[in-house]
Amino acid sequence: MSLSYAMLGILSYGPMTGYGLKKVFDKSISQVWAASLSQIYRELSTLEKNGYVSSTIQKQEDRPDKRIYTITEIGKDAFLDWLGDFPEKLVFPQRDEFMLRIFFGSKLEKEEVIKQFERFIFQKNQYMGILSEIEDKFNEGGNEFVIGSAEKDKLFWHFTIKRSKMTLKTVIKWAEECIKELEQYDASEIKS
Amino acid sequence: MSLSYAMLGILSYGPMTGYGLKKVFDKSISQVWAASLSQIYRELSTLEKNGYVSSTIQKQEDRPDKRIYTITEIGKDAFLDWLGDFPEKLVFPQRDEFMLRIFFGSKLEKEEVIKQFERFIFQKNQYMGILSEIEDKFNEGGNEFVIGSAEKDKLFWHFTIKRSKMTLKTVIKWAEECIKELEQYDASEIKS
DNA sequence: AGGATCATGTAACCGGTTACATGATTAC
DNA sequence: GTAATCATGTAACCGGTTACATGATCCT
Repeated sequence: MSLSYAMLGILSYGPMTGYGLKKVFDKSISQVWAASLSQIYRELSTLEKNGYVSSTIQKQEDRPDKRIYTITEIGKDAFLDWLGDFPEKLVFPQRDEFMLRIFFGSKLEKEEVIKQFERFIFQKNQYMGILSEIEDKFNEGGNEFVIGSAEKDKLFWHFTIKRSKMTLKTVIKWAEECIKELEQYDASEIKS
Repeated sequence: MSLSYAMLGILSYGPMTGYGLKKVFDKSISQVWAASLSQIYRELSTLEKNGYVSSTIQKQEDRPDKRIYTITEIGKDAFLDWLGDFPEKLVFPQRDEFMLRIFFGSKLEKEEVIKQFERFIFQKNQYMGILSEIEDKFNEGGNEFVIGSAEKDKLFWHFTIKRSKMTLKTVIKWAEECIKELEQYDASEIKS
C-alpha cells in the first residue's frame, strides 16, 4: 500500500510521532500523497504489528505523552524495495467530478458553463499562488517540515512542485480556450 | 455520489442495460470517470430502489435476458440538480504513486531515476497515440458508443479530450526537463 | 479448440472519509 | 473567551477493486 511506504519514507529520515508525520504530509508530501490523522494512526499500528517500525513512549508533563516511531531494518528494506520497483503501468485513476460535469455540459445553459469555467480558472490561479508561496519559503530554506535538507532531496522536491505548477498553468490555459471555443460556437449557431 | 450521476447522465440520452452502460463508460466517459461492471450493477439496483430509474426485462432466446433501465422524471430532476450545482471547491485528490516515488528519488541511483522518467515519457506518449486515435474516430463520426450525436454534445466531449491531450503534453515536457536538470545537477556535483 | 462478446449479478476486501472522544496549553 | 496546537486513538461508513459464478454464441 502506498500510504505505508510514504510513511516509511518519512521515517527513514528520522523517528517521529503520528502527529509529526501528519505535519510532514501536510507541509510537503500532500502535493503527491495526502493522509488523514486517523489513517496515519491506523497504519502505524499495522506497521508495528508487521515489524516495519518500533515505538517508545516518551512521557511529557505539560503535554500528552508521545509515542515515537522508529523505522526498523526490515522497514528500511521494504521501503527501498518498493522504491526501486516502479510499477509497469502507471494507470492514474481518472475520476474528476468537474470534468464529469463538463462532459454533460451540453445540458446546461452556455452562460452557466462559462461561469463554471471562470470559477475553475479563479481557483486554479489561487492555488498557483499558494504553490508559489510554498516554493519561495522552501527556497529560503525556511520550512522545517520539509524533510531532507540535502541538496539532492531539494532537487526532487522541486520536481514535484514543478509538475504541479506546469499542469496548473496548462489547465488554466485549457479552460480559457474552452470559453473562447464556446463563444465562437455560439456565434456560429446564431448565424446559421 | 458521482458515479450515480454519471449513470443518470448517460441514461438521460436513452434507456440502456447495465452492460451497455459499461460500454459507454469505456468508450467515452472513462476519460473522466471510470466504472466497473460490478459497481454499475450495484448502483443500478440502489438507483431503482430510490426511484431514479425503472427497469423492464426483455426476453431473448439466443442471448441472456436483458434488463433495460430507463431514467424516471425524478431521476432526470436529480441529475439536472447535480449538474447545475457545481461544487464550491474543486479539491482534486492528490494521490499519485509515481510522484510519491519521485519525491523519494534522492534515495535511488541517478541512472535508475532517469530510466523511470524515460519509461514515464514512453507510456505517456503511447497514451497520447491512443487518445488521438479515439479523437480521429470520433471526428469521423464513427463511434456508436459516444452518446449524444448533437454538435453541442460533441463540443463538450472535445473539451475533455483536449484537456487530456494538453496535460499529457505538459507532463511529458516536465519529465524531459527533469532529466535535463538531473544531468546538470550531477555534472555540477562532480566538478565541486 | 479457445478466446471474445453478450449478460447478470453476489461477496469479500481494502483504503479513504467522517464523526466521536478527551483534555491541557498557548496565542490572539 | 475562543481558536489553534499538541497528542492519541476508535468506529462506522462509503465507494472502488477483485474474485467468484454461470452459460450460450460467434469469430479465428
